[in-house]
Amino acid sequence: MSISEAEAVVMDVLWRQAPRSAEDILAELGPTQGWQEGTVKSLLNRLLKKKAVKAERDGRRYLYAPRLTREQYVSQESKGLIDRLFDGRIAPLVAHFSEQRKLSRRDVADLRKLLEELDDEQS
Amino acid sequence: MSISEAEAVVMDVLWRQAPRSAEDILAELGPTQGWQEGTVKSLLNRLLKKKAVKAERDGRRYLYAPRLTREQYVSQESKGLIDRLFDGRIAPLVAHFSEQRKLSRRDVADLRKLLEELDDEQS
DNA sequence: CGTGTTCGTTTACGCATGTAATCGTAATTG
DNA sequence: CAATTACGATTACATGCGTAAACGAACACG
Repeated sequence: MSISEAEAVVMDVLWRQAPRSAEDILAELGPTQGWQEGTVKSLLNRLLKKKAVKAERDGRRYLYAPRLTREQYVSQESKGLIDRLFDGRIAPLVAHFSEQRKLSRRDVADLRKLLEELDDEQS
Repeated sequence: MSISEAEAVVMDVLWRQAPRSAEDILAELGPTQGWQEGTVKSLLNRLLKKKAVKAERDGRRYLYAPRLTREQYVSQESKGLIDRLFDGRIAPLVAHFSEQRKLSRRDVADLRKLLEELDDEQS
């Protein structure tokens, strides 16, 4: 089962720091997302059902922690997009942004460095 | 309004060739997607409502054509992902794939060429 | 010890989506 | 012309999602 957008927001909080209580999570998401307590509770339960987080009892309440890693999530999502739109290859994605003039100077520099490093590993 | 996954499949058919009749579209998607006539009609209607396609009368039926270009769609989708997961920058995405050993030799070669071409434009 | 507070659990509800079936109407065909 | 066919339009219906409210049990407090 895949993780919805709202659920991913909760995961983000847990990826930054875990384990955390529901109250704690709400303290962070209430202001930024304008979510009520019930909303956060629901999302946590759905994430539990999807086994994306685990809950460990801590007295009268639970502490939640990710079970799905951010790496796994990011991989799924980006592979999904690249498969759907770019035939599973990365270069066309970058080319797309390049054509749209959406490659910043910094992006280009970073990509250069990345490729150099690949060279180094190679040898 | 955004385009759903099933709707995108219909768009793909229209991006390959347009304008086309519903029957024609069904002929292509029925086998590959296992969709019935009604399904395709519904998707076309939702796409019309979202103004992603236009319909031009052709006698007793319609011929459908994209209004949203593939470029626009691809841009939206990939910008969305990159903003959500990579802070809006492309290099980290590529780095991610690199770390996961998901850069094929071909990808690397293509990226090299791309960067060289950027050099050329520059000068 | 009863009652309010604090948690998690259950239920709710409207909208989007995937996947059609049905309806109405125009065209075709016997 | 009557019956059937071929289209699009309308309606349906289960599931997931965003967003909560209501419920119930365990504590804390007076």
